Amino acid sequence: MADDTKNTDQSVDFGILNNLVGYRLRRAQLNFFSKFSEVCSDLGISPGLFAIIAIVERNPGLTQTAVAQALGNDRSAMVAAVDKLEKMDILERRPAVNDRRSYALFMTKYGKKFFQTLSGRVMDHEKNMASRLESEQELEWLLKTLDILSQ
Amino acid sequence: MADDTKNTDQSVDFGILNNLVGYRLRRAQLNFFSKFSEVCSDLGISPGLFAIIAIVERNPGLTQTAVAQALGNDRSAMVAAVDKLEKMDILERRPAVNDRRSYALFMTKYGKKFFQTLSGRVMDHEKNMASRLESEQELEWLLKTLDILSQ
DNA sequence: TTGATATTGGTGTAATGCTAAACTGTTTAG
DNA sequence: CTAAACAGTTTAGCATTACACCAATATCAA
Repeated sequence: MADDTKNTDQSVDFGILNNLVGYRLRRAQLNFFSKFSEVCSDLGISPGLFAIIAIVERNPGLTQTAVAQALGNDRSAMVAAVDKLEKMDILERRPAVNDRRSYALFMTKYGKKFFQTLSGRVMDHEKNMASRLESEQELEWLLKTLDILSQ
Repeated sequence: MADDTKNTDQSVDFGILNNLVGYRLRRAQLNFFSKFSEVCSDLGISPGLFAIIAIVERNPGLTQTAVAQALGNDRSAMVAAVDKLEKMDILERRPAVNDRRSYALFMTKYGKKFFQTLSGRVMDHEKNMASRLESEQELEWLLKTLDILSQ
């Protein structure tokens, strides 16, 4: 086997791929990403930007670097992201009180309201996906398992 | 709340993010990706290239477009990938027997041996990650759940 | 047969995300 | 005071993705 001359393409054998957690993770994540875009693209928010907003909303006053470390991003990638969010009037940079090198990030008044709309949509999307699972326990188990695989 | 002046960054509150399947999927997938790179970077194989090889190995004779469709890639992305794999003497393009537009993809003799080495490393990596789970059943359940979330 | 249409491999391009290096200004340690 | 470390920024390179486009070929209806 593995030396035929033709394949009618009716059904493709994924072989080893089907049993790889890494491959299935990628497929699932791509699906979440595209669904997220459908839900939030008109708001101009990508998953990466949403994560930044969510962190700042819960942790006002963090520096750019602190947010980057929390999310596992590179510091330099924060610049364009925060620039964009500042132009959208969602976040604002304020000079850090005791360190003139750094900025502290805060939500604007509009940003706080915007986050309510945004997180509402994201939660709807999450609940929609989670409804495919069989129980609340299964969801908890999935979250825990994904966390274990993230380290 | 949400209006402090300073954050000591001792511990960041991830808020809603911690309960989002989408976010945890992304973290887990990034971790798998980086571990995969550690294991296979010296062979010059990325996860995307590995998927192509795995498909061709199990389905010799598929056209480029068929492989792209199976993996959910864009056709145009296949060109550079197959070019690279042909230069590495892993795959080869042969003219399709009944369609002069298309090429059929086959493993080379060296490619078959290369795939054994490659898939061995990938399986080691997979087993290492899967060992964090509590049972074989849990792995099966995870694969099934990720598949459900991919559609 | 002819002619319209679809498909395949391929090219070019733009947008994105991720990394790494280097630079300025600032803080900290010795 | 000096040297090292750090924050933000810019720039570059790289891979991935998406889209429009082309030439050659295939398909199908008239």
